[in-house]
Amino acid sequence: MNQTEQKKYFSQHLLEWYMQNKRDLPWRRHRNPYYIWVSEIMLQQTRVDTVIPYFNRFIERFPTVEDLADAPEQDVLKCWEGLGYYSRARNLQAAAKQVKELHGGQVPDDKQAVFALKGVGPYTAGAVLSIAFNKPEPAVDGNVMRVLSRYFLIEEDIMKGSTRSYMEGLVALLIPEGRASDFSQALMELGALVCTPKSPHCLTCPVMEHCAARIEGVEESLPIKTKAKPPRPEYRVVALVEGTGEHAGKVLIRQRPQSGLLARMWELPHVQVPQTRSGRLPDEPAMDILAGALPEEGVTARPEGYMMDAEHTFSHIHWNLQVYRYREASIPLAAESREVYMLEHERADEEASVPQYRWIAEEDMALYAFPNVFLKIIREHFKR
DNA sequence: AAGACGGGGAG
DNA sequence: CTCCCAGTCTT
Repeated sequence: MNQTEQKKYFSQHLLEWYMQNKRDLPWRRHRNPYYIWVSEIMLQQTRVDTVIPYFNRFIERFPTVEDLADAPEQDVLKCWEGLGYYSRARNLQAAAKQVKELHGGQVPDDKQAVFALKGVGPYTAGAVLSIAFNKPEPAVDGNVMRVLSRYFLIEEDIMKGSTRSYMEGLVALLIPEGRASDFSQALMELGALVCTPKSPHCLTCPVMEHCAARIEGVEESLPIKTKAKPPRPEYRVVALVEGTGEHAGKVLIRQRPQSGLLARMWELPHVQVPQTRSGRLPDEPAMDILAGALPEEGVTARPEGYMMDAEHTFSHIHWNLQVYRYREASIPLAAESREVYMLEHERADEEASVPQYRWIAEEDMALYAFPNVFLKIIREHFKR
């Protein structure tokens, strides 16, 4: 069998397999470009099973591009809470505004326009164009690179941009005439269900007969991929401040900065502390450092004692959190004067802006988007 | 080209 | 526990 025959065999058998085995997924029930687009953004670095409930809630809350464009950003972040990579949500809404303003609310179907949308790179552009509009554009994600690297025994590092470009050229040759939508999905479906990263299910694979890696017995060692650096540890001391007086029963939260890690999400006040030789900072100095930092949040508070430890791993940082209970000791006048100041000076775009903070009751948690690690701590508090 | 950017699942 | 997953934006 020559190269051309190997390719034809692959496309035909893969497509037949897909038509028999495709999963019933919420975004596959209609060919709505907005649904396809939202699902593809959510599916970046995220498994299908995780995405499904988020997708359903998101579409229920923002049924159209225009609903998304017009929503408060905090509502969008709240819908994304727990999904991670929150710039995806912020970029998706920014892109919805682009689609509303520039394209009358219709997701564009030409390459330049789709690629120009915020948060849409080569993969997502290809996915939207092929899946939603049946255009013969390659959509090369990790699944596709794994499948192709095995079937064609490609030993280039898939972390290199040049490898992805090569794969795009290959996929373009494989797309059957008029079947771009099904073929794009078939390729990724095979990677997700059969040609899995570890112990691939070769015996049920529709193209195993001519899979070069299986024939050579090297399917488990492909694709070739450079390993990521381990996350660097950071130690942080966190305050769970319980309010008194008019804030009785409430907890102090603050909003993160406009950009960077977890941008514009809400969290408990905390400070980074130097790593000691033993790792953990002892409780007394930890509580004191934090008590000294809290006045900058506009409150004075008395330390009450240790509450819990928590850990959270990002792709590049590992947070070790020591959480302490505090009790509000005075009315935060600084807070009110700061709000007046903010109102008087329309300084929304000032970079060194003072963090927003707020007292919230348990039921107010529905109004603010928190990273999972703080959600866990705050729920633990209100459970008490 | 390299680093920033979350969170969950499998073994 | 450890290992694995891997798109886009920024620098």
